Amino acid sequence: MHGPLHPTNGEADTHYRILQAALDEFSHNGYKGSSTRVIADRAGVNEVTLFRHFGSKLELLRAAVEDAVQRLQVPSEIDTYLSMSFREGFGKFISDYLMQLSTQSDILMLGFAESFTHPQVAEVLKRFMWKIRSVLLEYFTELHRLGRMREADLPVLTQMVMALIHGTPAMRKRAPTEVTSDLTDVRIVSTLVETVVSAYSLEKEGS
Amino acid sequence: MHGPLHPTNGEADTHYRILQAALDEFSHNGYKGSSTRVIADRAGVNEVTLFRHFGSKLELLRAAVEDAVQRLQVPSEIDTYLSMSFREGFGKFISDYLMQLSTQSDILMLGFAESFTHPQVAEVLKRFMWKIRSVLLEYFTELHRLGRMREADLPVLTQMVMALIHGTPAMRKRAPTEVTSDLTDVRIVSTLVETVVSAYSLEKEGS
DNA sequence: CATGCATGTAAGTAGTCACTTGCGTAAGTA
DNA sequence: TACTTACGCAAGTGACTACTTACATGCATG
Repeated sequence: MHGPLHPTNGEADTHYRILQAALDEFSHNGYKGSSTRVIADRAGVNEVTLFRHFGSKLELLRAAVEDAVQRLQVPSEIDTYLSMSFREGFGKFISDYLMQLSTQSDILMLGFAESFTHPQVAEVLKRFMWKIRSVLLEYFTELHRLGRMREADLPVLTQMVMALIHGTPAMRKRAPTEVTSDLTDVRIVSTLVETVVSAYSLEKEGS
Repeated sequence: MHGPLHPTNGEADTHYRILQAALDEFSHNGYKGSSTRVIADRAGVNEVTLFRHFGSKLELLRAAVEDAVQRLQVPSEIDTYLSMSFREGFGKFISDYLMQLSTQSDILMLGFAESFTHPQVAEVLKRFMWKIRSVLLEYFTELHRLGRMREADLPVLTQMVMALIHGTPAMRKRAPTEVTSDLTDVRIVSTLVETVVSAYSLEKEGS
């Protein structure tokens, strides 16, 4: 109908530039707060071109979120983490995940905010979170099976860890300086790791 | 200028009804997504009356958020929590806090979402979170001073706990059934309590 | 050269938005 | 009765919105 295929032109990046501009605008001003006019301007493109590529504003949002999520690389090989100590492996998992989140935190927060009114966007994000959840749960399960971790309600623990990870960048955005003060994410992450390790590890300490 | 004082009429609840409707609309559809027309309708009031009371849509938002936050009661007497065991006291604190949050979670999530573009709204929320943070930090500090809690980076630990509490309802909203499955907030909270207690308590177990 | 394709330009449509103005009315107060 | 206050109603204003239509341009491939 309004094909995103431009095989003729070497300048196929028009599509991508619009996506990028949409991501920017949407994540800063929300869906209703962004106008196709401004998005097109920021992409250095005529507004008509935007509609030729995406058909509607809503479809543009969906495409932008999908594109962002697709660029996220979820840690999937738990062997890497299992080969380290509980502290090191878990810490690496968390920071790997958090780093992914922070690179795309704008669009994720947008998606979350809009997911209530736009289920199609919510669907994209749900898939992403489910993927991470299953990997983390598998990691915990394996640790426990190997006798390196105490008995615990692993699904709930997994959920808790994810809530914390998602709550961290959200809170930072919300209360930038005063509440967060100089507490960087790094310190929060290391505290989380220490807490979980101290509570559940069955490994003996000391390298 | 456009006074909210109606001393003459016993029906001073017009003001309140508009606030309530605004809260409803804003928290469901966001600021830009809500129209003064609909808000007035839901309040059973003419749109003109809305402007006579609040002057502008933005001022209405500010008033609604402020009103909601004002109704939140922050746990302030840490003695109650200190008189219990670590597990019981901390658990009570968390569930007290979470309960407050959940009663007003709609407006809080709205405020968070809009705080980026509306600093006046952000200010209101920042004050609320700062209050809770200081109480929790004081609770931890006192526990530690009493030798009932291990050495730890208490400000960061406080921050972590708050991030988790705020992340929990947010995640529930975002990924309703699938990711959350049947894991209620209650179970997550109790897992948080168990984890923190297990990691930091110096009290002996058993009643 | 001719065809097709991606884009630009100009103009317009139908709707919504926050917000205003002017006037009428009911009720309470002096 | 005279005045004030709170509200409803009708109408309108100017700006902005997503989205469309019609036409022109330049570039690449056949």
